[in-house]
Amino acid sequence: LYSEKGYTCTVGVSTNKLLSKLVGNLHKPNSQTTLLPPYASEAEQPDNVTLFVDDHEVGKIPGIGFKLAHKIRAHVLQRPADFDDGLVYGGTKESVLVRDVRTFPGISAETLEQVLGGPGVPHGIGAGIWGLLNGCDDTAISQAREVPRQISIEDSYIRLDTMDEVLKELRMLSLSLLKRMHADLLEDEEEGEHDEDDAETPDSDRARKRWLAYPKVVRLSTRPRPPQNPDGSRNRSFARISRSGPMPNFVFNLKETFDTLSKRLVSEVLVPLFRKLHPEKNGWNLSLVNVAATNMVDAASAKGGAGRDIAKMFKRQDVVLKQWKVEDEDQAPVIETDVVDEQRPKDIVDMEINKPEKERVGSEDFPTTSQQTPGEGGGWESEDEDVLDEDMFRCECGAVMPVFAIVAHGRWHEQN
DNA sequence: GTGGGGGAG
DNA sequence: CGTTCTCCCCCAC
Repeated sequence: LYSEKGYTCTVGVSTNKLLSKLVGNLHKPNSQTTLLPPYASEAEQPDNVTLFVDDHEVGKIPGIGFKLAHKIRAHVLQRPADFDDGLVYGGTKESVLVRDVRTFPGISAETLEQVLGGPGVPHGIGAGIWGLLNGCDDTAISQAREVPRQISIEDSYIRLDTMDEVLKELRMLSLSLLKRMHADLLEDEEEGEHDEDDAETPDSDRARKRWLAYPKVVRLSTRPRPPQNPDGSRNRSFARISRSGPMPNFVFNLKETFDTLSKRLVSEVLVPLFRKLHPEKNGWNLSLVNVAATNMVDAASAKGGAGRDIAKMFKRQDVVLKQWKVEDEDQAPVIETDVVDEQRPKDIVDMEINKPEKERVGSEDFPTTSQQTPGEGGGWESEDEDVLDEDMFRCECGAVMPVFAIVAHGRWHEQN
């Protein structure tokens, strides 16, 4: 990576995702660390997995976030939930280590299920957490998706309490969202991807762009500012509320300007959703507003797929749809680390040293297209001669339909 | 499908 | 180290 791209990287090597990630926190920013055997206890000898995991604060274990860590600490410190959520964010905690939890009297997958379980909590969370505390993790490592499940834009506010300002912000957010959709969901059409029998298609109609996926739903979320305490202090609340509705087809129109589209999205969809969210004409005070494009219908990887044939059935804007199956892959397995722990005993981990020529610390996130070209707009429009009714598509067979009927329509063709 | 909770980076 | 902006999965209904 460094010689070819100029990036340093840190790697953790172990027997599962949890352990690899934890051990990868060591020796940043340019080394590889391996958790050495023994992995299991033989006789009286403790295993390196336990030795290694035991020293971590519970909240540092991936999968144990703020809430779960809080419950676990409260259980181990028997009774009093420490004063860690007092003034500011995470606040001070009494540092409960994995060891303290793992060796706590009566602790088990079952007791953890009791302590952590409840309405809304994933079934079997006790067993899952117990596994993590013991260095066990059987979660799969899978390929990253080609398109995200959702795209959202949000902004936070010191104070947002007039409809005027809300409208202005909604327009901003919508504009950004539309640009993101174009940047991340629109792909350049490759010339080589056309078949010969596509020759009758005029060059001008060979779309330069095609959608990789269509979000079916648009969601508006807000975070109302928590009410004042009697003593004037402020409760930290991250609670969001949201309303969602169908994504209008016009947002996929490649010939309208972002400005036109975003204003339409605001007035026709977002404002109604906002009124649903906040029926009161006034009184709300929002600290955050989020607009999201979700429920992605994947149209990607049409190259070489069964969707190729269907693609040619649609004239307008070269919309290419994937076969009638919605992919449901797991999330990206990319292991990145954010915490630099103290050095571990040398007999537990083994380090290969790559001295960095230049010290380089920081995010190594893979940039998305939109991040590479922030705020870029224009040039995406495609010329298109025959326009049906605004939001409709027409199949070769003559049928006219909205965007999301295309998949079902294609299926019908396949069966007939 | 919708709305909310919890978590990661 | 805390905050902000995203994005993900799961659950109840």
